[in-house]
Amino acid sequence: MIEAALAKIRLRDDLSAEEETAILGAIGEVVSLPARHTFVHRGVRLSYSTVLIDGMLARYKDMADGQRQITHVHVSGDFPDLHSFTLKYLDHSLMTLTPSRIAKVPHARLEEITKKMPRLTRILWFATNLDASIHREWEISLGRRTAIQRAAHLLCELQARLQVVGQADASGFALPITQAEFSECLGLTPVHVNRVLRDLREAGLCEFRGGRVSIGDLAGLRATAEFDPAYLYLGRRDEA
Amino acid sequence: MIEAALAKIRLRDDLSAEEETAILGAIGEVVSLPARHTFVHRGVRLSYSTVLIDGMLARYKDMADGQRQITHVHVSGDFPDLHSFTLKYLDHSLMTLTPSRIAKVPHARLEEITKKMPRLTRILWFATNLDASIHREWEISLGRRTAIQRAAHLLCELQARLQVVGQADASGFALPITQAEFSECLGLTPVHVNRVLRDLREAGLCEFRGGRVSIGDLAGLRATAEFDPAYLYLGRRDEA
DNA sequence: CGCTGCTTTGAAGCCCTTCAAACCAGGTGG
DNA sequence: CCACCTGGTTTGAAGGGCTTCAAAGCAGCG
Repeated sequence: MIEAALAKIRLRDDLSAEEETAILGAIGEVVSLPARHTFVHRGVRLSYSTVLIDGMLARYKDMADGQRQITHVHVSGDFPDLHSFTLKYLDHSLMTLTPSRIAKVPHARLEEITKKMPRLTRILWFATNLDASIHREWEISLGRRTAIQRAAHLLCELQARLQVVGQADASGFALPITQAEFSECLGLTPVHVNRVLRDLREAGLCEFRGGRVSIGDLAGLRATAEFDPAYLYLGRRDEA
Repeated sequence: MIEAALAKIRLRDDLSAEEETAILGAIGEVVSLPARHTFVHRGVRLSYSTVLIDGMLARYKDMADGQRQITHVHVSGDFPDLHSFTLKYLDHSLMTLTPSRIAKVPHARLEEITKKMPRLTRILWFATNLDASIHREWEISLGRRTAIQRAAHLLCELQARLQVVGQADASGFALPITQAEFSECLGLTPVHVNRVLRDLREAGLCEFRGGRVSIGDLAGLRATAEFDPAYLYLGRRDEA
């Protein structure tokens, strides 16, 4: 059920049988959610975190003027609000982009893990630090990259992260969100994102259509984005 | 010596004598660094983290075209690369903005803490999650706020964070960096930042001059920035 | 006293936004 | 089975915020 999460951990660290049991034992109720549903509201005290079993989520903040900025996109196997274990409440909200299933992980169980399993604790800590690394890369995009580079970079990131959980290959992946939602990740208007996607299409790099990204030239897409996957820490932790 | 770091922890959590001893025992060599010196290079494997005793640091990434984006500014008492404990190498570099003193904290000591002191481990984990929260708020600035709002927001953030360690009050704080460096935080050109600072000055909100920020109207500055300090998690962890 | 690095100002240009409307696909009901 | 509606996509035209390029101003220092 949470194979994706385990696969993601095993990519970087071995998991002992005991640690795997602890993770499985920490999993509580599973909930199915429709698309575009906010299920964690900023500022609300939380007593459990969640694992995303399948679907796609967004961390976002609303602005006073009604604008919205998505600060992170989550894919299967992510722990979208693991950080609420230490933060107690979140500075942002969490919504589904697509229909999703999430599993609840009570903070009490996480606390037990921190008391008994330091290695697993560090693996979980790593997961939140990886999120932070992705936040930093988005800062680079938002601060310095042009519109076309931002769009290309996010598509490269999603391709790389989805590939880890077997939901993407070099030819593309499912991305059943609207251009408006995509633009909320990039700090751009939907209108301009539409033009940029046309440019990427006409350059033969990739096509975002009908809820799917079809990549014509992954190397070219990565080159225009200046994409370097180092910030995703895809290598094993012990030899990094 | 690391009073600032302890003060920052105590703001949110109590520290037992044992925990304080563990922190002090983890501190190793202290190093003094000149301004504008990169002492952690991206991609290099690290065996220790650092605590910033005094001074100001920046996390940054260089772009292919020579541009630079600062993704985080650190003040006294911060653990600027605590996340290298789980990440092993960093996706970004770390430089001094001002002359600084840092203390090295070997990862081996941190590992001992994770084995023996789950509560202190969670406090350290929190520190890295707070950094991530600040990264998210910078994404909001870079993605959605206007130039004047970005500048005002960063000044508000620094005021609030420096106040915690006794280096700022409502009337201002020392900020001995150049406008060019400030602009590298904001994703703007130095020229435009200069104009924006003039606007803030002429509005009577604040003045950034001679390495010092003098705040004329903190409430007004916060209003123009739409600054909400919730993301800084300044309250106690047990009652949040 | 002139060098150096930072700040400030001006003018022109461009990337992206804003506003507006047409287009298109899928679903619903007559 | 087509008319209609709705939400998303696409295109056009005008405008604005920020960048770029250029140069002057200014303070600290050898």
